[in-house]
Amino acid sequence: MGAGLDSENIHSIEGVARRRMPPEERRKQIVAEAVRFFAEVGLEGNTRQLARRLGVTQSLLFNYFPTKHDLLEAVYEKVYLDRLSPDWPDRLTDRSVPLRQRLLAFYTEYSALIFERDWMRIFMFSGLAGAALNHRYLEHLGEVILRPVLDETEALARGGARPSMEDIWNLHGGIVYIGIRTHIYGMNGPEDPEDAIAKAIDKYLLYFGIGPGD
Amino acid sequence: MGAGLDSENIHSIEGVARRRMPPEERRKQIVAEAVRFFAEVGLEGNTRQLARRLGVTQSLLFNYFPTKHDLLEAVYEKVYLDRLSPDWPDRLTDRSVPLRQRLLAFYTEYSALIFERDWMRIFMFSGLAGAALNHRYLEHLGEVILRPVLDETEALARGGARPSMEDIWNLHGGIVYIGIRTHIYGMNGPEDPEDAIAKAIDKYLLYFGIGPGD
DNA sequence: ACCCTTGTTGATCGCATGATCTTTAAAAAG
DNA sequence: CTTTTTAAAGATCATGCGATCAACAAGGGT
Repeated sequence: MGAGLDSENIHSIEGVARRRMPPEERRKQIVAEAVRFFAEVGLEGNTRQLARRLGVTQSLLFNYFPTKHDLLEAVYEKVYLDRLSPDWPDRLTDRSVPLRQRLLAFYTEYSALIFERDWMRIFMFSGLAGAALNHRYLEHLGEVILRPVLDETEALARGGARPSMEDIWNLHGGIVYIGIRTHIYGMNGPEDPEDAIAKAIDKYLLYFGIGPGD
Repeated sequence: MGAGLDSENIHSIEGVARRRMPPEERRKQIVAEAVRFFAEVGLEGNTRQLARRLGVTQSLLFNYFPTKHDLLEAVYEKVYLDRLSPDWPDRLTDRSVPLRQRLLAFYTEYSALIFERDWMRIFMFSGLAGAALNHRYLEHLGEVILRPVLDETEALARGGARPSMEDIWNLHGGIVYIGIRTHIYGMNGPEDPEDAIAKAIDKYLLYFGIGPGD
């Protein structure tokens, strides 16, 4: 409105992190804040608002990222990368440990990583937007985690029920849905998530006749 | 770009549904297309594109809805309303029928309603946007469906495990996740969804020692 | 055949947004 | 202290968006 004084051009409210940072550092700072920002308002959040949060002018963002799309790519990368620990496949297939214990360990660690507002929301936003990374992540998850879980279950399953990939997705979905409920739908989660996860795993194992020590 | 000829002002490509419809009919037509449109591109889809799909000028939309927000409200209403059949609570608590059969009937019907691209995506978009309706829907679902399921399970549960609300959410989440996987993440769903649902229910019942005929 | 109601158009406004470019000044180099 | 480099600011452009409003014309009533 007024006489050429857009609020985003006024400097940061707090006296934090003024000017002339080393490029690498500034770049990281921008991406970090962008993750939080886009997780909150969606991928269509505007660059001026993001800049204001950083205490920086909007044009500076384009100094580090040629387009908004490039910034979003950096956000995806930061969010998706290293979310799947490379040693999980090995630990999930280590048959010296009971399967129940392996699953418990995995989902406890994994849920600690993904039951996080920023991750959960950006994953959903990018999924809805049809981001390729999203699809790739799930394919990867299927191959590296869920498929091994299926194999391990098959090796131990007793009785008539034979596990299929769909059973693993059901186990996985039931657990992940806890995060969706709380961070996407904004509902109250379970009082004890660990306990909820343990029960989900026990239900799964019981159905295939696998005991706690198997 | 050229000389004042915005493409959305050109009339419909197909010769369908030209002009001067009865207001009620037109309104319904707009809402119906808006559901499809916003489900596809997100709630921030623009009115010009929507109008073009309808073969109508953009300004006409504002003749039926004062603001875009009002149009979105109408979309929510159309999508959310009557999604929860009022006779489900009764049928779920009809103890002359085995619980397994009741759950199977419910989730078969319910999944037919919600495993639908438009619904699934708009629900997710509005959830991320923090829409009040979304929250209300889930509260309602909890009270009217999940709570009764908990009660019915409690009445039949044998053995040590006592069901809690979290168990019902786990059952529900595992099933709903099928729809999320397919329609939000764009993955391949189960070959036989009914079978997947049945197995999820059986896992649930087995855990609480409830047989197929109980 | 004429009029009158009103559904629909076409043009336009004000504003927000992504992006560009010149200018300023902080910090390093000499 | 002076010069040089370049991170950052400030101004601005082009476009796209929601929204408004006067003008037009389809269709029913008489």
